[in-house]
Amino acid sequence: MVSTLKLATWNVNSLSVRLPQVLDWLAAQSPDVLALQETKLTDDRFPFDALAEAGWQAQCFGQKTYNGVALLSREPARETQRNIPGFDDEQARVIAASVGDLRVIGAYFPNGQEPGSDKFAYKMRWQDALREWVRAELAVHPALVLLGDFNVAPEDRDVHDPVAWAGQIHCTPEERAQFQALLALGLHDAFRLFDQPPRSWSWWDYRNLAFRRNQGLRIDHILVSDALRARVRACTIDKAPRRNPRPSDHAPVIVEIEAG
DNA sequence: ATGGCCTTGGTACAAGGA
Repeated sequence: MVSTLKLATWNVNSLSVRLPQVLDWLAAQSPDVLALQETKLTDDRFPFDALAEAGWQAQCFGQKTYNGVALLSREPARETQRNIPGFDDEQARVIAASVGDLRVIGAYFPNGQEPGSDKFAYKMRWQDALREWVRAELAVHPALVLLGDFNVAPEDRDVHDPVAWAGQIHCTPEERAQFQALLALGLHDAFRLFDQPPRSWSWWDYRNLAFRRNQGLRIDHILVSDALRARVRACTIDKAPRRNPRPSDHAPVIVEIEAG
C-alpha cells in the first residue's frame, strides 16, 4: 500500500471564533499538516491544549488583532522559522517547518488594499523578499510546499467576474506577475495539475449572498516544488466549511502527496 | 450606491479584510 500525505491550508478569519470548526474539520479530514492564516491571536492565547487533546502539534506565530499564522501537524515539526529571514516585518505572516521529508512554508500574503497604495507597495516588497528566501529554501530543501492565502487570483478563470475585477486588487498584472515569478522558481500550482470544475473558488465575500451565488475568487493556493510534482495525487477545495453557520470567508485547500 | 458582511477592540464606531 502506498501511503499519502495530506496537507491543507485554511484562512480561518479568527482562530478564536473558528476553533470548533477547525477541530471538527481536523477530525473529519485528518490531514498531516494544516496551515492556518488570520489566527488573530497572540501566542499566549493560542489554543494549544484543545489541539493537543485532539492529537495535534502546533507551531504558531501570532499577533494581536491582525494576521497570525500556524502550522498544525500530527508529527512533530522541526526547524521552525517565523517570518522571512532578513526581512524586517512587524506583521506575523509566515511560519515554516520541516515535517517528514517535506519543507512546509505557510504564508499569509499581504492584502494590498488598493493598487498604488502604501499597502500595495508593501505587498510587492514582501513578495520580493519571500521569493528570494524561497529560492534559497528550495536549494536546501528540494521537497518543498508553499501554501497559504496568496491574495492573488492568478488567472481570469480564477475570478467569478473577470471584467468587474479587471485591474482590481488580487487581479492586477503586478500581483499576477509575482505569482508567475514564484512558479518560475520551480514551483507548480497543485490545483492546476488536475482537471477541475469550472468556477472553483477558495474565497467568497460575506456580502451579497456571494457563496450562495458562487461568486468568488481562487486566492488560496498550494505550490509544490519540481521534486514533488510527480508525487502529487490530488488537489481540491473543500467547500463544506463555508456552509457552516458563522463560517470563515475562505474554504480549505487540500493536497495529497505520495509519501517519499 | 464610495453600500451590502464579519472580526477586533472596546462599548461607538473605525480599520481591515478581499
